[in-house]
Amino acid sequence: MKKGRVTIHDIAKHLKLDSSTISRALNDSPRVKEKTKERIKQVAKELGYKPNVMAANLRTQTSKTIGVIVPWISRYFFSSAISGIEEVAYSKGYNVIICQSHDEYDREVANAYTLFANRVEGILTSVAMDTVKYEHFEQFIEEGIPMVFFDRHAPEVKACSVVIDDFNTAYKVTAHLIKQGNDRIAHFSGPGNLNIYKDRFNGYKKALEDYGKVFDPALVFESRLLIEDGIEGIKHLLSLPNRPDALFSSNDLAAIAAMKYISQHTEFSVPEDISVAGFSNSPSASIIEPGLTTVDQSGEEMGKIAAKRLIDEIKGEIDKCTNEIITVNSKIIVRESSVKKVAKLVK
Amino acid sequence: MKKGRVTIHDIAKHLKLDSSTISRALNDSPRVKEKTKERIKQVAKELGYKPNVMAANLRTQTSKTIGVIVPWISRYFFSSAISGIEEVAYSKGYNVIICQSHDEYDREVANAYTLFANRVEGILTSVAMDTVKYEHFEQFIEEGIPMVFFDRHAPEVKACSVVIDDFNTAYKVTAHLIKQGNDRIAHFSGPGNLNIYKDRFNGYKKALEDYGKVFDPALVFESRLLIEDGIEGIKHLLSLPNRPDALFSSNDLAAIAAMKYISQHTEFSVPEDISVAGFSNSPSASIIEPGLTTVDQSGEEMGKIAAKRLIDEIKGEIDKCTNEIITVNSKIIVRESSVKKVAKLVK
DNA sequence: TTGTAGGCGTTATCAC
DNA sequence: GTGATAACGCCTACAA
Repeated sequence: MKKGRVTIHDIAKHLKLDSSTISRALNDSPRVKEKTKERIKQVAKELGYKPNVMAANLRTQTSKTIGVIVPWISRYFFSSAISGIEEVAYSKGYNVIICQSHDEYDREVANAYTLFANRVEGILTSVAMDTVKYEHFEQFIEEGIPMVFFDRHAPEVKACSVVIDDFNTAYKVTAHLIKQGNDRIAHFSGPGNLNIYKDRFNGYKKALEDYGKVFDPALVFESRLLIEDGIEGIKHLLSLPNRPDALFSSNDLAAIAAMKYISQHTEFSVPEDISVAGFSNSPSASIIEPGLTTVDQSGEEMGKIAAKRLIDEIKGEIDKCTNEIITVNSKIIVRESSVKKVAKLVK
Repeated sequence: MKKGRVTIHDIAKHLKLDSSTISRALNDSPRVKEKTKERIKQVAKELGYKPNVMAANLRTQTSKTIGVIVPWISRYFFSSAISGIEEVAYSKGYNVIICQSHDEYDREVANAYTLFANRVEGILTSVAMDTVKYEHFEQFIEEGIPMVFFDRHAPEVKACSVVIDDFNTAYKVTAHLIKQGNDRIAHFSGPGNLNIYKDRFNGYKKALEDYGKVFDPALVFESRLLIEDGIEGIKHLLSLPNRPDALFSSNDLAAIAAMKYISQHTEFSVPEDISVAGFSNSPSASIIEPGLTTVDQSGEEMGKIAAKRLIDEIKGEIDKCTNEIITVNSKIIVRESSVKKVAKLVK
């Protein structure tokens, strides 16, 4: 079992120097002569030396690793967030360990344990749908390990969150649907324990009120927003005696499932009979016909901002905050699915 | 700086035992009395002890970590492969470090270096489009660190690969297009240095020959298969004096870009004027209208198989193989984009 | 500018 | 069954 077995001691023996000098040279310490540095680096290369970061980390009590817990890696929003996180982390010399909770509480707890055991220096999380208790996060706070939430946050935990303004964005989407002449706007909501869904719901409700529309609880369908939920939801809504003329879904997945169902199994058409808007701007939103009006919530940018913030906290350059909320800009993307008259789009 | 500071020594002091006993107990060694084990575990819990895996790994000369290098995390195929890898790895006690090469050679080399420095016990890779040299992989082979390629493999490297049968699959897709009555079938190919694209191209060509169709090099458009490449490619093909009546694209992204272009900027329609088939069964393939005929190449399953194989090699349960190729089943998904008569689909 | 010595938290190998 | 000791590879006071 020979695993990158060349150590600084081997280099030391080779040059009849001490391993501490080698260590210093390799770390570009000013305390070693340029000439020796060169010799050392030369020999290091010759022998094929590769540093053992585990050993270094153990010694320095760091791990240069940050942990990420997301519900699903393969959801576009999360994979692009991870992409952004990765980008920032590697550029600052941090590795990233990624776990997925599958939106299950138990898995999230297990993930947190794993990350803790690996002595990550910080945690980035978007919490699982099932999560209603937060002790597994508290352990990090207690140990002084920085945490930053992104998108799905947990206000109960004393940590910073990177989010978009869900309330206002939802308000604007709803207002847009109203301005298109819709009266009865339905809403697909997610689990109420997640703030983002609560906020979107509240924004939707407020817009209805402000524009003098009736808020009808029967038009709100709460689910986990999966494909099957979208189908079930739209079936239900269309079967109502007084069916809605528009739908605002809290994610694209359910919105698209509903649109597909409408076009394949009903006589209705989008947007003429029912306008649809989603949330998150997934790639499919621009592929489906008619194009889905949605909210661009750049996962990559949120990931980058969250990672940057986390690393600043790790380095102590920013105080670990208590419940600070960083709001990232979101943008409504209006496409054909919500524009009643087939006119030019407002970009 | 207090980071999970409770160590086995603290537990030892607490119980007036030696740390070695604690270590044994926590690892369920049979060499420690049941009763003491219980006491130790009890105290460990009380003190909030969390093992430091870094220290354990340094001592045991392992890392319980596997490295993954993929071109893009946010591509559906790769994110679902990662999901599968993660699943298997965590169930066997391994962590996963993920890097993305952005399809660039330099980044891939840097990723390999990082993973090496972190003493990963094995590597899973799908190589970058730009990669034509493989020394950065050889270092792992030389050090006896198992590698497994998936999808985009490098036959030059002595490692096992998990792939689908690209040649035959491409052959079948092309045959399907021919059977639908098409004569001039165009092909979007990827960079020739990647085997998967070479194989798909060869399968395409062979099918043309076997079915007595002329192979016209002018109908082959080689690119990196990005959205803009799909647009450029279809523009070019449709401008030919003798335009193709079908298109077989080596990925879905370019196929969908082409379809969108056709419907938005030309008089042609899919599949009547030009049939289209893609590759990989991305989520968008089932969203676009008409549905895109493509190849299901389960990323998740490939990831699982590759990870399982890698871990077996790490554990020494399987010999590190030399160029063995594991072929995973793929399945053609026929949708409307390739069926000339709007009849029932052949499933 | 370089060397010495000790330790990060574990586990493995001896003893007893 | 349990304890003492050394070592994994590296870093860092401190000394020279």
